[in-house]
Amino acid sequence: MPELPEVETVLRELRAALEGQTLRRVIVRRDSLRWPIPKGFASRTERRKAVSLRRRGKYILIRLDSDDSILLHLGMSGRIRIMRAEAMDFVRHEHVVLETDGGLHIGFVDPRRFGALDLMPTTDEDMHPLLAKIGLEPLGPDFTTTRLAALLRGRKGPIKTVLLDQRLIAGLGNIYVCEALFRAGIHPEIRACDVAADAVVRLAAVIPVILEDAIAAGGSSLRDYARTDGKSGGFQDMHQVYGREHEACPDCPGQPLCAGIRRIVQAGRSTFYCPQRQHPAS
DNA sequence: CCCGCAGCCTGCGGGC
DNA sequence: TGCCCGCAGGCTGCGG
Repeated sequence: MPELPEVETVLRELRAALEGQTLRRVIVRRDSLRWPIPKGFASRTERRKAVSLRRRGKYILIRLDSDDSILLHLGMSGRIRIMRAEAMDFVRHEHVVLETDGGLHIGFVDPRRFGALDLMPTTDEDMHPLLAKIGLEPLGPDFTTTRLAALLRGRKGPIKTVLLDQRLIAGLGNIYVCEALFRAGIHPEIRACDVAADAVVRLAAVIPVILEDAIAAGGSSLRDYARTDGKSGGFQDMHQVYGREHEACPDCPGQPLCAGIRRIVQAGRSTFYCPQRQHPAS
């Protein structure tokens, strides 16, 4: 899905459109995504004002001036589409639409329907079952080498799959884990507990930098993800290994020993890496 | 507790 | 051209 940088990009655009606005109309066109959308979603949100918006991992929270907050997750293929409301056109798979007093149409489009939309009391946002167990924010002040090292300690699973575990770190997905391991020079199949101390230092440094760079580029558009105006993000052009099987590694150009970028499957997902730069012994 | 895997959905591109 | 297969950025729930 949209990973942290894509969700953050959507959050910022959504905030510009929605913060301080009253929802003059809410249309639920399909009442079930990954889970059912709560009964009365429209009536509980209509005529409410969106007070503030924030992100937690890959989730977006919209706080209303009632005691409710909207929880939004884009799943694999979800996107937000913002336009002037006058046109009143819907696209395929546009399941929910929020219309603001300012005259904007904010649609949630999700072909695969792995996304989620829920409503909960604002006072216990972080107790929501989907949020309660998620881990460290990689762009937060607590994301340090020490904390990362503590998370990896004792974990026997491959570093690739451990970094994807949202209960440990919130927001990384397949693309950014591959890219971070490449930049840190860590082999994806090394057990998390075996990653050398200096490699953990590099990893802790590189993760926030990649995420910030990706946010600055508006995220990575591969197939479904788009910004709220329908335009693509720009970070896919900066991917060094993701989706680049058989290409030369950008880090070892012309080196005869570099066999190019490899694709392997770990826990059912593709991993891309350079066997030369990401050597198990480093 | 930890791990791996199937399943949830639709759409797309490649191979035949 | 059409069909079938594999693949896709996530997450949960099950089994071992």
